[in-house]
Amino acid sequence: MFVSTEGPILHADLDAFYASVEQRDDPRLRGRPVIVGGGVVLAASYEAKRLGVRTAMGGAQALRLCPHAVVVPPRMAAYSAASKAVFEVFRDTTPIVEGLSIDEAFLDVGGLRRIAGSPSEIARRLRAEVLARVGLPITVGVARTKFLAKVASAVAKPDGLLVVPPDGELEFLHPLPVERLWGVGKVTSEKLRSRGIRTVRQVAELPEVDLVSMLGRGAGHHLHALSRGLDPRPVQVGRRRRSMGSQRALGRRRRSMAELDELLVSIVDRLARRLRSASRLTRTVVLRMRFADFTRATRSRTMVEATDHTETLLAAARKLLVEAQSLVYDRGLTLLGISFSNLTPHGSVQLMLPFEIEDGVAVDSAVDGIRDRFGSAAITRGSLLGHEPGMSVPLLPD
DNA sequence: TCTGGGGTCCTAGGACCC
DNA sequence: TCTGGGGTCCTAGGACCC
Repeated sequence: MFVSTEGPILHADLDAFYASVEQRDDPRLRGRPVIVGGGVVLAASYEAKRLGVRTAMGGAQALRLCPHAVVVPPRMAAYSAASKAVFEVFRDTTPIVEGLSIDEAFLDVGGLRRIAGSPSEIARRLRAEVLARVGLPITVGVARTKFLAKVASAVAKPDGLLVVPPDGELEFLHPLPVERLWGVGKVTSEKLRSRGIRTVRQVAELPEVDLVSMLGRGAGHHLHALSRGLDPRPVQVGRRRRSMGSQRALGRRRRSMAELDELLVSIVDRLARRLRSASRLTRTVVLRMRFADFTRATRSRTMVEATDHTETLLAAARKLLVEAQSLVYDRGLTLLGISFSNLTPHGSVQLMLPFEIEDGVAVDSAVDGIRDRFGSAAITRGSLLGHEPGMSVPLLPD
């Protein structure tokens, strides 16, 4: 895995991505409020956002706020093609690109100054290129760290460019509301606000121990650092996905076990195809449920051997669903999903083990031997249990 | 107001091992 | 017979992001 030099970093974020693609492809939609989605708003154009429409809002509410909106069904294939084209522009700018989602990425432009000019010149050119080559507006934030670049682009939206100079970081950051901190959502923001903490400056003035006792070790430490402009995370190229899932909302109508099973079959089948076309194997199957009262539950099982075999995965998924049957009926299932985690590359080694893998000692020495040869993350005890000499064993990504 | 679908990361307890 | 400290893995839940 390649990591960055040492910045500066660009955060490039397409504006109202799905809605902008719709407006690009249909001139009649330009200048008008556009909502992509149906039951729920997947994206809203800035004309609609101005009237209060937000992503993830219920469709009915959105139309009350914005009765003249044009509602269009999503065209995922078009968005994915547009995303590919934009990422090509990113990679023509610098090889160090870390995609965050379909519509945003970090770019490390450190070391490009001599050949490509200052970071703000690079950012200006990037915006112009995306508009010229793909026809979409994009906002770019420029800063010394990932976090500051991301905040900068959020502040500059839509269709903007904002550079945070290294000597103006805290001046820029501290007056902002705590919700601007990456990782502060509804719950954390309420915890902070209930203690009178409303700005990033107030977070920065708090001792780290106070934040940790309020929010937990990870979140407390993270926020403490971010509020002081500290963020050592490098831009990483070639990160692999760690899980892959699919889910479907069911509405409130009760479903029979037979109906649920039919749904499960189609979800697992589709997911297993995705797994194979990505050349990955999975070792953990997770059943995801949501209930009438909007609570959630998951049930999971980790297998000894990684697989991409539909029948094996379906059998595991079915077992989980049967085990969760009483939950399904008592609480009223409103969403069913499956996800695969513990993904491994499609590849395995032929192991020549000199002993039966039965007792713990033999397993551990085998694990040690494999790790010595293939790296520390190459294998786990679980993936070796039950294997015999000469069998193929899947390796984990390094 | 009544909530989709795709992800990431963190925490915490228990089992198991040295 | 009872005991400690450290580590990994699995399971479940939760916060957050786009």
